[in-house]
Amino acid sequence: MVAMSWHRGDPPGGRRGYHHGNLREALIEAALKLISEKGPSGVTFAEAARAAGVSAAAPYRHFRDRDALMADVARKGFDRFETALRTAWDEGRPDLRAAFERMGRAYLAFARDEPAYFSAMFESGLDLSRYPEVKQAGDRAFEVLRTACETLVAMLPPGKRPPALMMALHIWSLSHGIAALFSRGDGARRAIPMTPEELLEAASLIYMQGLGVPLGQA
Amino acid sequence: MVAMSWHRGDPPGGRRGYHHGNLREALIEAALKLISEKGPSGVTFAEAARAAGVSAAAPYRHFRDRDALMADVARKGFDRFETALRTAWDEGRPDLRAAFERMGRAYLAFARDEPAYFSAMFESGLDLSRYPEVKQAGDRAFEVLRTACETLVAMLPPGKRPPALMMALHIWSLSHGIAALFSRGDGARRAIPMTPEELLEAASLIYMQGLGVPLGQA
DNA sequence: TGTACATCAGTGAACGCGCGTTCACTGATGTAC
DNA sequence: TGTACATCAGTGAACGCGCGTTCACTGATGTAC
Repeated sequence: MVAMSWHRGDPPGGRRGYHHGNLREALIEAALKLISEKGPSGVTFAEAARAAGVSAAAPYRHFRDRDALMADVARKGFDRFETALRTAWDEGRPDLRAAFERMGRAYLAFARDEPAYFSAMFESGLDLSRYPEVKQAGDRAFEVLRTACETLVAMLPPGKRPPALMMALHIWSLSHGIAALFSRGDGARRAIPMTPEELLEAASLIYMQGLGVPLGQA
Repeated sequence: MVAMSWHRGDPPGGRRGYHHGNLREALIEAALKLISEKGPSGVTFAEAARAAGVSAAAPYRHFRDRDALMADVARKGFDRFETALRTAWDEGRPDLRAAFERMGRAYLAFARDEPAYFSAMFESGLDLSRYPEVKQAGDRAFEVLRTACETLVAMLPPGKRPPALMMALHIWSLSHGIAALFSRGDGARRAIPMTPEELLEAASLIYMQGLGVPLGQA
């Protein structure tokens, strides 16, 4: 959790002055909180400003409009998502099987632990073509998965190599489907008689088996 | 497409009278159109009423509030979805492989051709626990997939039978992930160098292969 | 060290707007007799 | 066949509310000299 700046009447070590000091970050935090409470459509400029303890006009110094704020939240979410995936992958150490499993768990953990970011990234209805920096941040996160698949494919005998891009898209779709349907931390989650992690791990093993990937020895 | 009732100044064969005659359906149609244009959060009671050519107070005769309208749209969407899946499955005729492939295509086709319903069903942020009839309609659609998996599993030798529920959840997640990321008919779709149908079919074949399901002869 | 000044973040008042919601009402329809 | 009546769907006016947005402003900060 990012440290929030102080507010009016909430002065840990000094009163809130005329300038907020960190309003941009505070607005993003406020947006995340509002997404958690009311969904992406519950985010308004006015309420974000109120939550940050500033006047309704203040946000205009930092964001063009509400969508620009949401886009920044989504971009930041993708950055964190990329970091989470990259850390989990850890360049395939100690072996690819363990690394892939960690990455899958990281995907689900993100959807569960950061439902607000997840929602902003995938369900806020942002037009990606209008916010290329969001799309690029998403692409960078996907690149982690793609690189992992390329590493795995390169270890297979030349005649048995599936296309790494396809493989990455399959794993992404599967992870995303499970995350969206069963792992999100809000009221739209559906109940199943197993954990999302178990569901994803079983599917991954079956999928790898189908590809002829010898994960046990990779 | 459901036939809409006539509007003010739009009288094919008779003037719009004091009573609308089919306002409930017209409001649902209006909601779908608004979802297509502005996303689920763009649906307001007032604008739906305007689109249907009635006063702002009229919708209250048919729906408790905006969420009740959205819930009815989602419920109707799940009903149509169930029908589409059931028709595609066709009780496994002429063979399971063809039936499964048709069902997968039907899933993607629904997301592509009915993005408004899809959005209402999966992305409107409805609290399923508050609208049990929506959840039940969704469960009925899932049952089609589950029954299909049970049929398939029953044809395997007793020692090689995976749990049908797990299998159904895997296929659902995969289909849903592909549909949500790549097949939806709006601005949030991501571009890939193949069709969603090809992506899903390849993944399904690999998955079935991994399960040891002899789909070629099923 | 002090002063003048430029810059900039946030203020607060104002405005128009559309939404949600209520209300007594009224026009249309169906039915009992 | 007609009439009286009950029912109900839709009206239109009204209200409060919160949001988006603009504006001249003002307090704080940093810097040139």
